[in-house]
Amino acid sequence: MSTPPEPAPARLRAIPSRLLAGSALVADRLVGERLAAEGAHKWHFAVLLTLAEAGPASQAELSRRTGIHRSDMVAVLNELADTDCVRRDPDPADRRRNVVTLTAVGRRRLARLDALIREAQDELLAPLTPDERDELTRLLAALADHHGPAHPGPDRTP
Amino acid sequence: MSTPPEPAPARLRAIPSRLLAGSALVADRLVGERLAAEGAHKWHFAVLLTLAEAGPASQAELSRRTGIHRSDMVAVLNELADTDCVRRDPDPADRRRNVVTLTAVGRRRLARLDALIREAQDELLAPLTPDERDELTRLLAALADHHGPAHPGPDRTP
DNA sequence: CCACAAACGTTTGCGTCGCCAACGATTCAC
DNA sequence: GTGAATCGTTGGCGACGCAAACGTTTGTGG
Repeated sequence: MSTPPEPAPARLRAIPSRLLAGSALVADRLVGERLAAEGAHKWHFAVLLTLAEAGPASQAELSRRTGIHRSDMVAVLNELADTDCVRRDPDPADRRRNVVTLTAVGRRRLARLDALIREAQDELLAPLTPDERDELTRLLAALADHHGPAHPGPDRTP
Repeated sequence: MSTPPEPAPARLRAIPSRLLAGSALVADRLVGERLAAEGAHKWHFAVLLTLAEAGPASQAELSRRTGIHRSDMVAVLNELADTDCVRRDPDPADRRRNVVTLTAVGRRRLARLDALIREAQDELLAPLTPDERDELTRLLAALADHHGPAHPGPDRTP
């Protein structure tokens, strides 16, 4: 027996940055597992939801709205386009851009992924009351707001 | 102008797992930058604090208490030992183990890193009132508690 | 009108992070 | 005493977020 597996020191367990990292890890796991069961990914959901809520957009716009990096967006859209969830047409008004449009298939897929995401959030927040869940969301949103988009624009300082 | 850079959709910004991921990223950045200025690392601080609070321990014990993986702990202790922050002696009572002990140098280093960590938490939580900070910490701790150690033991299911 | 700067999509590659698998050495349990 | 388990260590993997660069296309100032 020698030493009963002492838990982590109290100080360490009260450090917000550490709590955030740990919780984020758990959260991403819960979300990841569920979406993986549908062959999907965090990013797919974010893109689909953004398209559904804010309408068609260029890849760069999607990148800014979702916080997904330009270079990662390519693969995400490839997969979404390959499964007919999304159409990617050259923008006639600006031939640098692609206009990404949500399809009917994509809308159905979004519905399914949305259900999974809600499940995951529910399991994540299981130990909290509804009020506490709202409060946590509010506080986290305040942090995210204050510290600007975690993902600064691609060209913010020329 | 065409399109004023529309922000992220509301739904997306209200998803806890996403908020957690974003905040954790910001938090780790704030901590990382400060500690890097001292040539230190997240993990160094966690180990030093754990040693200071719970006394000498084997590497495996430190691993469990800090949540740092066994295999990563090696490098951390190498660096802490190379800078005389820590002594690593073979345990005479169990020659598999190393007994890791905090030195006076280590205690001084911990004091410095601790100050930096507090600064980082302060900047992270800047937009929150003291009460809100406590509440956030409490809620996150509840999550971390409920979902067990984010890092299950090395041999939990033989 | 024309050079020059900027934005776009894409590819390639990097650094960090958490983790697993395996190994030799040692200890524990039956 | 034999087999299981633990320890420290090495090497490597996959996910994530990001930077750099390139060719293409658009805009902007002289």
